Amino acid sequence: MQEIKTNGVFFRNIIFIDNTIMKRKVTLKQIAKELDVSISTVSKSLRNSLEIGEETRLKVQAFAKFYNYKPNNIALSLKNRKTKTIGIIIPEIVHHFFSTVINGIEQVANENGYSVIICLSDDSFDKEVLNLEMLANGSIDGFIMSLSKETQLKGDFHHITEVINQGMPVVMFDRVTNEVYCDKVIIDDKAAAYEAVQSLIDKGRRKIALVTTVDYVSVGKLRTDGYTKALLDNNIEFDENLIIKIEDVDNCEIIIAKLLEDKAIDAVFAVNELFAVTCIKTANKLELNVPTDLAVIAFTDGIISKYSTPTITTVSQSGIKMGNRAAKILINRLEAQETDKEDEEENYKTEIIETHLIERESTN
Amino acid sequence: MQEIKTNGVFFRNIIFIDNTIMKRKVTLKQIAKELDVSISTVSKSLRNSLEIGEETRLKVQAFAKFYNYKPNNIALSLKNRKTKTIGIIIPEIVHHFFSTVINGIEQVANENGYSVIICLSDDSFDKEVLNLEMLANGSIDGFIMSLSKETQLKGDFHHITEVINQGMPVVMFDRVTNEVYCDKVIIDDKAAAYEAVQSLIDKGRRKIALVTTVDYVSVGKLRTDGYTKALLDNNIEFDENLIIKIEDVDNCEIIIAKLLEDKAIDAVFAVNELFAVTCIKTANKLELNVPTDLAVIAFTDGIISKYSTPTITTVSQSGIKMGNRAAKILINRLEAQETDKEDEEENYKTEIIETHLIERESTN
DNA sequence: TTGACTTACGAAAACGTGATAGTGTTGAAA
DNA sequence: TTTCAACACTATCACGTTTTCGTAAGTCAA
Repeated sequence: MQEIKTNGVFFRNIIFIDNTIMKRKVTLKQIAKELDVSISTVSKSLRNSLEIGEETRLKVQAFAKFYNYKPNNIALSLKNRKTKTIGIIIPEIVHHFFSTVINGIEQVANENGYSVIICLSDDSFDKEVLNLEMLANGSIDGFIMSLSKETQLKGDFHHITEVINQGMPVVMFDRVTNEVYCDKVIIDDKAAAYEAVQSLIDKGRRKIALVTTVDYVSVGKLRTDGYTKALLDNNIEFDENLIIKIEDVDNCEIIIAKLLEDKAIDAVFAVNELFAVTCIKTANKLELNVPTDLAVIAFTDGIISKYSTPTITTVSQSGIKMGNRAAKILINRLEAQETDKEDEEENYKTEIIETHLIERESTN
Repeated sequence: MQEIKTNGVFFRNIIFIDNTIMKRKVTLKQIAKELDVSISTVSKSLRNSLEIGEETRLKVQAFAKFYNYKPNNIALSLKNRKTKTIGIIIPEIVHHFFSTVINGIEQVANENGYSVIICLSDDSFDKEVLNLEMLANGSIDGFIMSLSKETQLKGDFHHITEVINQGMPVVMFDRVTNEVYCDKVIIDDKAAAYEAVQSLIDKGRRKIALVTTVDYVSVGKLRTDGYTKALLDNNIEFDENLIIKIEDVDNCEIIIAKLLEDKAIDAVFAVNELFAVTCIKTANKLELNVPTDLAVIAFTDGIISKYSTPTITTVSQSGIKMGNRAAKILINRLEAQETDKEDEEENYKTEIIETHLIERESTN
């Protein structure tokens, strides 16, 4: 402990270690004690209150600046009963689409003075519940989330309705459910799939396969619906055998090879990039040329499509925009809560983000 | 407002809206008031204290369970002066490597009851400082971070040393600096680059180009060193013109095309996947076969390498492991702080994560 | 001189929790 | 009858803020 003199004020409480000044976090109370004034005076001085005389005010401010005083967020959160933090729960983060959504959320959150706290469900129901409960106990002001596969399979959403009933706003995106009343941000999966398949048909393709996920993933189902409708609207016979549902990405190659060999198809609509790129690789092995012999369109525009050979035509699904919108909706609701008090007029909305086809080399 | 009876206790304060029970968050105080006991009694009952008689204890527990009481995290954080939250600051999230690191951190954090709060610096110095300051004010117990490009260029690390001096542990990973004393987790970039280049030489390649980033990114420099050393150790003349430094990923194609056309090289060592895949695409356009005419190795094993055509040989840089280690180191330090009190023996360590070469189609 | 008003500050409450230190009642040992 | 412990609670404080209310001293007009 030593004393150093600055601006005519004596500061104790500075610790020197290895010749570097080590300033411990300082609180209002410590400043008050050091300057021999009350805590209120310090607080008011720092907020430039007119109640405090100029001399005292400047003295306090100088001291606070020297010690680099910053109000403690936790104390503020407790007092204000809001944390200025948004909770995000997503199935996984090592996934281009979800990363972009986070990016989009973070942008808007930051602009509005919010932080984001991220939890991963690993597509597990239990982890989703756990994370939700953990964050719901005061850590955050509201949720932005996308359902885990297991939750969608189970159809159990009580954990979500519970936090909503406690008055915590929730915005769901992409993987949503009709069984929960809250704001949602999605793309029109069915229409987007329709458009993609229609574009294949327009290019003269007739035998179009669908490579999709298992049914319980909400978006998978909708995309299948769009595919089916496009075929029917164009009087193309719908062949159940041209739809293959893949559960495990890692060994889908065999199933896809079988499809390409047996069915003499001339186009593939894949519900994600990985399926699409696997189709292309498999086609190459079978000496089928993409796009000449086989046209390929993928859902979700990520880096794989952009850097694959050939590059892949995709349905853009702007994660950034989704994130932006979701964050905006949530923050609006949070600010509304503040002013309107009890007048929570709910009227939840479901916002649909535009998609469009990005034509690349895998279709001609 | 209505009353419902459960287990012989009357509960007021339940709001019915649309036939769904809406239970507002309940606090110890509210429970105490409702059951006409003191707050202490409620608190102790819920923690199964022997001080409280069985009848009261069970009554309180039943009530708390019905209302789904959970202690408020913020209040606990304030009281315990620790948040059980780790702050992560990274340059960007839409980047496979960083996503995997987050994943790794999250795993370990979760196992130990910690949450993670993520901020993105967007490779901007100012945003990095802002995020750091925001989180340092009590929101988190410690940092895990990777430096932004701008920070590395500027060489200004005062914001980091400042939080460290305030007693907050910081663990840096991947993009680190010698100028800050703290724990670090890195890979041996130089050795890994050396190994990669050596493997090219072993395969008979002699004219090996290096496609790298600008120098101020720490890892870029180290990888260049490894490249140079491998050449020298094998008595291969070092040609400055075979090193190209790319600042902007988006229009690197022209520069790379120039390299391939002019220099008659037979191998490329690229410091990231994007550069590597661009080399391959450019080579294809110039009717050079990969790997026959041109062998390609990339640093950082991500999805592009795995799904590119041909697939790309890479230096694995396990983000998961890095995240795991970083989190473990940080948590250990946090727990140590708790027990040892003032005996902070610092002795910071720099941990090096193993890398190895993943051989794929782009080399033969 | 007195009442009103200003100036410049301090005390205390509140946010929700948990720990420490009481407090009053009962029953039993001395 | 006194003393003392056990029991079953309650009061209070602390964490760090902000804010409301209170108040003493000084100024000014009537």
